Amino acid sequence: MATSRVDETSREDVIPETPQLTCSDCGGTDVVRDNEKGELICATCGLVLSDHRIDTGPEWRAFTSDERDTRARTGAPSSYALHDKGLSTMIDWRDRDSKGSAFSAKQRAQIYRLRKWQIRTRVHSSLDRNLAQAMTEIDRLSSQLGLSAGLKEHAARMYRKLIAGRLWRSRSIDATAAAAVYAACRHRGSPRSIEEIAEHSRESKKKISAHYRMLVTKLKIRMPISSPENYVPRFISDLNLPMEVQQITMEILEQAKKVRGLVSGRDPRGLAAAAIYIASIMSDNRVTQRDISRISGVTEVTIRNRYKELVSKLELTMALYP
DNA sequence: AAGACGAAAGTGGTTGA
DNA sequence: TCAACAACTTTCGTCTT
Repeated sequence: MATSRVDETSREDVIPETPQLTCSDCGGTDVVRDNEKGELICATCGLVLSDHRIDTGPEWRAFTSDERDTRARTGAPSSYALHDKGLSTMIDWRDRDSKGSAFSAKQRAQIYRLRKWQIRTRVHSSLDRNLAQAMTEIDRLSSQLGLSAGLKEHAARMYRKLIAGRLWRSRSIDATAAAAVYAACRHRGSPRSIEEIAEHSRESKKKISAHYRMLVTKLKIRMPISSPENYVPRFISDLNLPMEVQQITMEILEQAKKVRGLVSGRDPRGLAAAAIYIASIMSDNRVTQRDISRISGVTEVTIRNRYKELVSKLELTMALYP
């Protein structure tokens, strides 16, 4: 058998290099990736270049070539997002042995029994059937929402924890999967609202939020309260506003947090939207309330109410920013 | 004519008796 | 379980740019 010698340098190709990217807005070449949120961000002006990135790299890191050699392996990575973590064995359906010759009748019968039991134990236990369906759903939601592999794994792990503890009988799999995705996003501070998730789910917003509340209590997770700041970069980018606006928006929100009753109990998206509206006027990059409303998913009326509140309570002057 | 404004009525979720 | 309640939405007429 002829073997071709593998050139040492070709190993470098195992880990693909990120192609050089330039910012479409300011032309800067310093583009950083936020794998957690699946976003590509220009370090110069802060423009989000792409928020639906797929992380194509391996899930481990290697710093030296030795390390890379020892960590290299074949097969797909083990993943919580597959119902069997991608680790179970398959018995081939062909009645042939490893050399390709046919089985005897006795062997065939034996293999048939093995196959039958393998299938029964692997996917056909009710728990695994449940997981298999849930993982497909989590996978589907994650890709439609453009979530990173890390977030998807996080959601998958939460789902497993629920099922493993038998804390979760006779509940909608789709709603629980959606709840796990929402919980993962919130836990990692990556901004997705329940509405956005419900849009891609078969279940209603109401059902998903009910399942989410159960999930949080059952798993005893402490959720960081979602803050308006988390939504700002995405909204700013969707509205094609410059970095300047984001800075002013953040300053406004910073101030707002100091005033009692201005932030708590309010829809964080409405607050983010209102602050962006004010900042857009102050920096002379005016956008309409309707546009912000469309991007943020809150109504113009709410944006108006929040922005009136912010202006009066913070004693902001709507004059152009110095 | 588009955008901003605000009143009024309706909706769904939370809270506390 | 039910009523009270706050936040938010929908709708619509009016004012401003």
